[in-house]
Amino acid sequence: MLATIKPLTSRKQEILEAAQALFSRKGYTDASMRDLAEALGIEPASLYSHFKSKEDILWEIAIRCAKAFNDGQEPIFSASLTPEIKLRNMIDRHIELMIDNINASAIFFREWHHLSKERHDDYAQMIIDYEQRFVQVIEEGMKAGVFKASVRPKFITSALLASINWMHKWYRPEGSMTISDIQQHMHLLLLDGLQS
Amino acid sequence: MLATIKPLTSRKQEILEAAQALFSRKGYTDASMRDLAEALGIEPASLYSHFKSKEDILWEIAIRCAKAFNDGQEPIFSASLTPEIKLRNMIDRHIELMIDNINASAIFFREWHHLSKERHDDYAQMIIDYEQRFVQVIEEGMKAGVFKASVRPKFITSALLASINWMHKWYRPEGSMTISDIQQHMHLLLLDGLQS
DNA sequence: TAAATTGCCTAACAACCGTTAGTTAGCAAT
DNA sequence: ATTGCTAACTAACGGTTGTTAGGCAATTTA
Repeated sequence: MLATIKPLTSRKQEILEAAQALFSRKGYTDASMRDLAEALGIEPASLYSHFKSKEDILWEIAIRCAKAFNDGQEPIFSASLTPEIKLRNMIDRHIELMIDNINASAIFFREWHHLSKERHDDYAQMIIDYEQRFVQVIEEGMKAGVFKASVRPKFITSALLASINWMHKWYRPEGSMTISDIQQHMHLLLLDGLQS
Repeated sequence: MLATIKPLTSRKQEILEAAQALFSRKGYTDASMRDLAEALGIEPASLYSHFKSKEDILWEIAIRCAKAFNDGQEPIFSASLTPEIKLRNMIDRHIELMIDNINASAIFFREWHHLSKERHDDYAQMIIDYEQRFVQVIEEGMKAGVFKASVRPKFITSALLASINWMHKWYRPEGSMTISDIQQHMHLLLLDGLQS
């Protein structure tokens, strides 16, 4: 062990990144192990030196992505902020994470029903927890009177996250909207309201 | 031809409905022709007495759904109404159509990339046209000053429809929200804004 | 230096896929 | 009575799928 830190299983990382791009583009089922191997320039069977199964690849992508979103959300949720600012920051962070991991996010939101029952259940719980923190902040805001009293926080959370998550369909890094543009527009639509 | 009107190819309709439920639940690729046949209590090969291919079934579902959405939108778009009311009505109609065809809608929004190139292009154009009418109404509203001047109509349309279309993931007819509840909440979030 | 591990390879298997060929029973119209 | 159509059937085809067995060269570890 010398000057350079060993890039822990960097090949594994390469496979995960290729798989993210492929699963995101074609969908989990339609992306075959042969497709993935070809994208990496190796034989299909070689993938099994790094992963036990195709589903394990999906699981690794999913769990990393779930962790990134949870870790990103946690400090904001735990901070001492008004519900209004907190929600705003949580939305901003969610958008940032979407953009940073646009391929993984597409999988994160569309492909997890391919996981085995047990993993599926674990995963669903993580998503419920993640969304529940939005629900909680909205409830706080309602009590504090900064959000309208007539809303159903769960409904709002679903609709709000659906808007943001749909980004994976149209966002392109080379497109005309910067992160900040997107964040501002989401605030405008989802918090301030479209009407002037 | 007697008292009863011949139920024009009613078997075909049965297959389409079973296919809608199946494709919606498992996704197009993961739902096999054998699955579909089993759901109908017939042999896989028998499906080919009614449809030339699996893709033809998807196409028929997709095109019917596209037609329903376009036909539903047209009279509202063409009516003499203020942009604000028009947008409100278009949202309401979209929600109604989602609920009336919740399975088909799921396919409508998720599965059309499985169509052949030519059909895919036709279909994409219909969706672009459908969305464009939202864009146009929002532009009118901006000019009239009833919507905020700083928005990008295309962005708003995407985010707005994403919110509504996500319904296919959580809506249950036996659930606690009526159509009217859903419509009101969408207005609140998307038009009036969450903040009080 | 010897041993073990890693990362790839070739070859193949069983399962499943959409689809076709060919047939048949039942029914309606000529 | 014959014809033709509809909607189903049985059987099977060629292709693709995820995966495994077994081997081999290079690298790392003891």
